[in-house]
Amino acid sequence: MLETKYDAKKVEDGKYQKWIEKGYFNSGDLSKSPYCMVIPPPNVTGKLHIGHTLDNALQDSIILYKRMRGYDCLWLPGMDHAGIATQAKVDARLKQEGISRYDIGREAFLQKAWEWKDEYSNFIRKQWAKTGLSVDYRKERFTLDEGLSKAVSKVFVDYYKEGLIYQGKRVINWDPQAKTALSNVEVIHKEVKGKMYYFRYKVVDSDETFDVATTRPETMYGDVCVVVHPKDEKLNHLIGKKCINPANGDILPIIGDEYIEIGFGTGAMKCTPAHDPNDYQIALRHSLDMPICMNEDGTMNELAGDLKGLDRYEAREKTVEKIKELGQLVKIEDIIHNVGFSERTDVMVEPYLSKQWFVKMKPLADDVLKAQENPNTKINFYPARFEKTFASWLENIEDWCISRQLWWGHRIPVWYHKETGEIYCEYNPPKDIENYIQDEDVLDTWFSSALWPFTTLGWPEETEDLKRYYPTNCLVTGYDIIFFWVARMAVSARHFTNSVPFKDCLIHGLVRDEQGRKMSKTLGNGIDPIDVIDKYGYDSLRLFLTTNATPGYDLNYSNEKVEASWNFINKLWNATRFVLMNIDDEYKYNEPTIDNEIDHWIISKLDYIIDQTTTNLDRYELGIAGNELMNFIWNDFCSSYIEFTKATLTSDNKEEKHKTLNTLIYVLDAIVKLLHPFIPFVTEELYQAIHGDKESICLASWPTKKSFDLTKAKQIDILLEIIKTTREIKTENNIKPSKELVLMIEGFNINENEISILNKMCKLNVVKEINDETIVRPISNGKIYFKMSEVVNKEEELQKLEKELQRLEAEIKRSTSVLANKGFVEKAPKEKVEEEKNKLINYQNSYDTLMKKKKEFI
RNA sequence: GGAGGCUUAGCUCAGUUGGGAGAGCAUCUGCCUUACAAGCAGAGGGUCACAGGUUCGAGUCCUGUAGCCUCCACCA
Repeated sequence: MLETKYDAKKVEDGKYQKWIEKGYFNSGDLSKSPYCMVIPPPNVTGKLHIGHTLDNALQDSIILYKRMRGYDCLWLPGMDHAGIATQAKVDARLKQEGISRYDIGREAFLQKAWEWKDEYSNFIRKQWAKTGLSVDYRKERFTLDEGLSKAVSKVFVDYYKEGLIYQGKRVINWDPQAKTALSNVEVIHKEVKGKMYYFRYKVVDSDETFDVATTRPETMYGDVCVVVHPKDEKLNHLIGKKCINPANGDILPIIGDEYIEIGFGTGAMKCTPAHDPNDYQIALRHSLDMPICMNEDGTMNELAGDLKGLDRYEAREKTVEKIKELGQLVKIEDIIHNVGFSERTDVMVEPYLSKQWFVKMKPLADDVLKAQENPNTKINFYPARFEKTFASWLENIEDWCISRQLWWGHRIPVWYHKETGEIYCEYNPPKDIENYIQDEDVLDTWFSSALWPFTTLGWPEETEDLKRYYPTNCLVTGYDIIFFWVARMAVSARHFTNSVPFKDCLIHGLVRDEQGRKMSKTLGNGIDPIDVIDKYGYDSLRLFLTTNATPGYDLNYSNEKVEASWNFINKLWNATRFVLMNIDDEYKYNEPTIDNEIDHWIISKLDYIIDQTTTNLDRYELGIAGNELMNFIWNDFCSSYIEFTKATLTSDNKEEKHKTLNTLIYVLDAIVKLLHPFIPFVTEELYQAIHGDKESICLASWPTKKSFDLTKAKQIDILLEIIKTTREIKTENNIKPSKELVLMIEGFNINENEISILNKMCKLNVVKEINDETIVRPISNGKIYFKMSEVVNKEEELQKLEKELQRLEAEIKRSTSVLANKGFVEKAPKEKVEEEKNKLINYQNSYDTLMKKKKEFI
């Protein structure tokens, strides 16, 4: 027998281990149709946050549902090596030991990184276990696996040979802390307070001066010229002359270039080709030098003269001071401007000229855009509006800087000949390797993630898994990584597998805190899923997440709502407990025969909810599905049906009682199965409690409809109307619920069982006739009468009658005018017109009934 | 500058193809009724931001306005 309260801890402990041992989540049943998802691989940098919990809960719900629908499901787990992030963590750990990675060298560092990976991947697996992920661990992959690494090399080499990867000197985004290049998407632009410095420049061999503004005076040591617009009438006479760089006294040419906007700022711009992408373009056009004035760590180099070695910010201050002393500081303005920060280290990104590897994205992106135009070759986003986001990024795509100056990652498969410098790019190292040096750099983490859906299935080998499960069916991820990941998967999948990587892509939002703020370390407002699980259990958290998240939108965490989810589970628990405690020794379950109105009623409601849940889950609308399901269970099943059954369950008629139990168990079984994708642990517990002889709900299949004739259920809706009306009357008139009222029914018949139900539900004594003054309440298809003296006094009742008559009059007027509208009668669907006609008849009947009563009173 | 989104009950938010607005929490009233007081029964509370339009009919579709949010790009 179940305990009186739902205890999540007792329910959840040990179940997952059993599921895994039994292999319920293993894929490979060839008799079924395949269904596949790959997990967005978490970084091996730390523990999972509540965003992962949401992402995983959605996926697990979908997979559990599909498994019950009879698919051979492969949910493939794995993790990401997370280049910069992990390397930073390992660096920090080494620092605690008082050493740096340079002290121990590349090989030893990688050894340490692998140790880190083993440690944290175990940690992540433990968290997965706590949240019951129904993944197939036999297929688990890691982005630095041998297989995936080979695939990465192949992709690089193939791209290179096709001319889609090239090496070039460019101004890229440089992270001075991680000391590596970044791609554009790894730069977060933030509005920050800053200063605009205006300096006075002297023209050589002239008394003339002009002003130049900059936000980054420290870059002046890398300036090569000053630029004005050729058509700028105020300044273009300076073109061809020279001026003096106030920071270091260098003589700089003044050139003309149309990049400058006339009238913007001072009209003259300093040009630092190695530290600004636009300046770089100007320098290219004018064949200018591109001197670099900073080191890799953001300190100044020898070009800065005596400022050499200073940090870029210190150098900025010092430079301004120096110019001020020269009397050439015009003014300093406080401004708010956008500055790029490294997504990983949060330090200000430095535009930096360096030699890097790039992927030529344009042709690749065009292939995807073309495929998106065809319904058969496109990725379907849920919600669909993300297709626009996705497409517009691909339309405006720039080349992807893929080389990273790190050690932890896939080493670039390029070797340089020691003497000739000739590039060797092949799947395998050159045979005479002693004559070559391998490129020091590794690839962007996202380069390997971009291949995840097919490399995890064995690509480039033509494996059975790849043939069977690819393209995958669905990918679930947050809108924040559409550019990082989704778009790049689409690109590489299109190019290398000529296919979508996944047919559907379900996008969710961020989990925010209760006030709707983004969770952040600095605010300390993060919700640790483990804390929530310890308090309420995973099922409650998961039910909250899956039924409160609307696709594509952010979700505010709410303790209250997690509690509400717990309450629901407790309700379900107790409903099951109620059913089970009514089972006696002689009872044995049989398929219900359903020969009465009450059973028809609940079965018809169940049929409807099976339909609704199924369609909504197919559309990834877990919230709608879950909420409808919960309402059905709480209201129809618990509040109505279970209460109805109490009449027969407490009677002495064993046969009737057992028949009722059959229906109860039948419905409960369906409910538990429908809920299984939402709350896997407790449904397993209840399923076994209900059946006793069944191995696991993991082997159960999705409920199907009975599809009975539903007209018989109508009677119960009327019964519910009577119950509700009676309760209203009692509450309104301060009559104790336990006091029995006398009721007369006119217009339809009810049977003995229903009479006893009415008595049970709201203490009613149904009689044939009342020989006393009565009040009347119209209900569908009839009227009910209460003995007035027991209920209310005449004056009050008259007032109520008056009010109700007014309301009905208004309704009749409205309904009549709708039906008099030719347009409505002719154009609206027949059912709607019919519905409106019925309404009018009901209103009219009620009106007549009440009017008659009123006359009696007066 | 470009794109997208939001505005619905006191609060947080749902509302699939257009056919008379819902949930959770909060509030008020009454209940230990043989599952559940973390519960039960009832009640109150919304010109669905505003203004137009399409339609027989608009929270839902279109246009505009206001406020807020997000993403992308970015000029020294």
